[in-house]
Amino acid sequence: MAKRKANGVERVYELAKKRAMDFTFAPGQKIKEGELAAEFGVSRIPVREALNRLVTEGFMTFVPNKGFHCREMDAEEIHSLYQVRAALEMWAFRTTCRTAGSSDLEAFCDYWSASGVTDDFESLDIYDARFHSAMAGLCGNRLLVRDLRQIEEKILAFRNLELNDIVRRTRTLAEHARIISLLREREGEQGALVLERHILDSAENAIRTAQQLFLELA
Amino acid sequence: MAKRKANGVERVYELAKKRAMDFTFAPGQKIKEGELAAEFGVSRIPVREALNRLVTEGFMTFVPNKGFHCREMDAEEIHSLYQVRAALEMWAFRTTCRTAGSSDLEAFCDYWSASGVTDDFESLDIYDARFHSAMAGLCGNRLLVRDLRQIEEKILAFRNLELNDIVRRTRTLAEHARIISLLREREGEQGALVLERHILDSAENAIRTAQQLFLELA
DNA sequence: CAAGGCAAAAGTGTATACACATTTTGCCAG
DNA sequence: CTGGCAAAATGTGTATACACTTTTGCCTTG
Repeated sequence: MAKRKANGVERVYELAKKRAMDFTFAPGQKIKEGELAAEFGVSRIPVREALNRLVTEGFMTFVPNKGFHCREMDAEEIHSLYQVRAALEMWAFRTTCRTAGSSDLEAFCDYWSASGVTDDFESLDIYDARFHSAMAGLCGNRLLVRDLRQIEEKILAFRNLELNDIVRRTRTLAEHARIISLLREREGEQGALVLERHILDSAENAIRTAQQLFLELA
Repeated sequence: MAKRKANGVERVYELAKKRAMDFTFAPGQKIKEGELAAEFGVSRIPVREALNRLVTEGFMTFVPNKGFHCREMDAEEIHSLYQVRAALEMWAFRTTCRTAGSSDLEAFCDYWSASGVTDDFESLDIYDARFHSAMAGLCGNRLLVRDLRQIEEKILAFRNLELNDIVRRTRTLAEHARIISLLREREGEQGALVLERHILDSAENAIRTAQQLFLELA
């Protein structure tokens, strides 16, 4: 009996992506098409399609005749991701300071000055991610925001534990406050530098978190 | 008669990518799997795989049950691409100024000061692209360089005519010279600003070229 | 003539089948 | 035991087949 139509690719894609994001697939692990297909109750074709998408998004690698493997992730790569993130957010910040409309800018600053972490957000992670994403969005470049989100997905696994202690928490909030005030005054250059330090600091934490995570997996 | 094995996906991928890059596929054009399959002498499976890769690289769009379409490309999108490029190159430049080893930096500056356009390069386009790519590479972040190359591929079609007149040509070379000298003196901030203007100026040209190109296609 | 609708045509979605490639297994010689 | 080779097992590569969806175009009806 042939299974009737369902959008299998999308389903497989989401599930496999989740596993790649949180390293339910261990780094470097071989992914067997047949296994996933059986598990998700589809044939290998949609599985391959889903995995292919994940390859070009950077979650998988693929070698002809050898198949798919989950991404490896070492300190250098995490560093690189955070650096690209910094580059994009810094440019966005500077550009926003130069060109954003006052009402948009004020609305952003007011909202993020007022809102506390615990008020509307599940965790400090999500709070932080939304803050950065929203701020980058002010520059009006959708492609840039999309690229940032893709980076975000790749480093998400290392952020979960990144902001959990009270010291880092208050420091993060203080830095956000400083960034907001520089944004309000349209201090593009100085704000960008603060932002860079803020991001690259969190890269260090992410690398520590990653090493801990991979230790657990081994 | 079933065709024997060959790495069809790769072949289809390269060919289709070329067509998407230079808009042999018109913007927005529907891509029929069957047609391409017949044309390339393979079945639809490798075609779909290739097209899927092109989707996540931004050359195609895909809607379930409706299929693949070549990317649209308007002025805003070209602008966005150049802005992201500027963001990445500026960060790379600043970082290189701060952290690059003197020997690497000197070697780069010497080489690119000395080499003329016509000497070793086919065209000013390629010269320009290589210059920017090599300079970005000095920062040591491979992911960033890879992202830049992907952007480069997307805007390549609009660069071909971008640098063809003598005025723009000499101006481009003069700007490169200025950037090199700022790099040599490790003037990160100022160099980044010159670089930004240099890139965003060429964005304007690219947009004009694109409009002309799309007019021809219509 | 326009609008709606129905059937045929064209196109996508995926299961299955089988050819080719790689990896594993297990046997034998040293 | 151990290294190496050949055969079996496992896995990838893609053609084909068919179910399902969208599009097309003709015909009907207001």
